[in-house]
Amino acid sequence: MAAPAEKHDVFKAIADPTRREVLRLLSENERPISEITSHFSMSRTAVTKHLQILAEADLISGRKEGREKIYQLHPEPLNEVKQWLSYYEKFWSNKLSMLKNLVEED
Amino acid sequence: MAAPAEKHDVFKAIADPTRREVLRLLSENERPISEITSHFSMSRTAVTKHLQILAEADLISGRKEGREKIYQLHPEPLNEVKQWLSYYEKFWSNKLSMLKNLVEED
DNA sequence: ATAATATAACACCTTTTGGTTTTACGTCAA
DNA sequence: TTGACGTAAAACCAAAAGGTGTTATATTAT
Repeated sequence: MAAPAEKHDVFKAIADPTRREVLRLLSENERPISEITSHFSMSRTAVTKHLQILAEADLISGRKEGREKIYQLHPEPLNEVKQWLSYYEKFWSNKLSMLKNLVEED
Repeated sequence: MAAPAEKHDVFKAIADPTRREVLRLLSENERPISEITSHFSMSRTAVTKHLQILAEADLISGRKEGREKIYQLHPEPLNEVKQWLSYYEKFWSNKLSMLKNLVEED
């Protein structure tokens, strides 16, 4: 039970450059919406929508502190992308993946 | 010069589940459009559009062979995603990234 | 109490996405 | 050469994405 409601998957969430930049900002520090908005040339309303999409993918969460809402990063869902990617590593030449294949095969 | 025309970035390309499934199919074998289409419950035209988006991100390419167009995987652009992800690995606990941090810090 | 601040909630608009159907064009086989 | 096959191209459509501005609500400072 308790369906996780994950309306937006992480792949869609990171598809947008603005949202990737938000993640980078929050990787430095948790920040209130107004401060996040100040880094972009779009309205606070637009930024809020991006924040909601990121939150629905569980990549960030916000807590209310006084009149501010402070968002922080939760990078764990990126693990899904990492795992998806790992499948393809064996298809492009790369020192690390070649090493891995050497170990895994045989 | 010779601007690479990369109209669709790889993040957008992999955001769609259908396109990720196409990549998986092509990782097994190069395939003509009709065969790719047979794996989905949508029109060939729709699949072709997904193929174009993947091709614009340089993730696949198609060659014409007789009356068929055969697509094959080129996973190299996924490296951009891998590199982007690697920045965030230090933020979630993971045995490998913990080891890496141990080596890098101090 | 009042005014400024920070966010939330709406209503609205435009562009892109993801899909359809229809028509046309090469290619191959009979 | 006639027809079937595989694709390409175009017109069209609904819904989602990405943005705007306005209004409302809660909180803090004066």
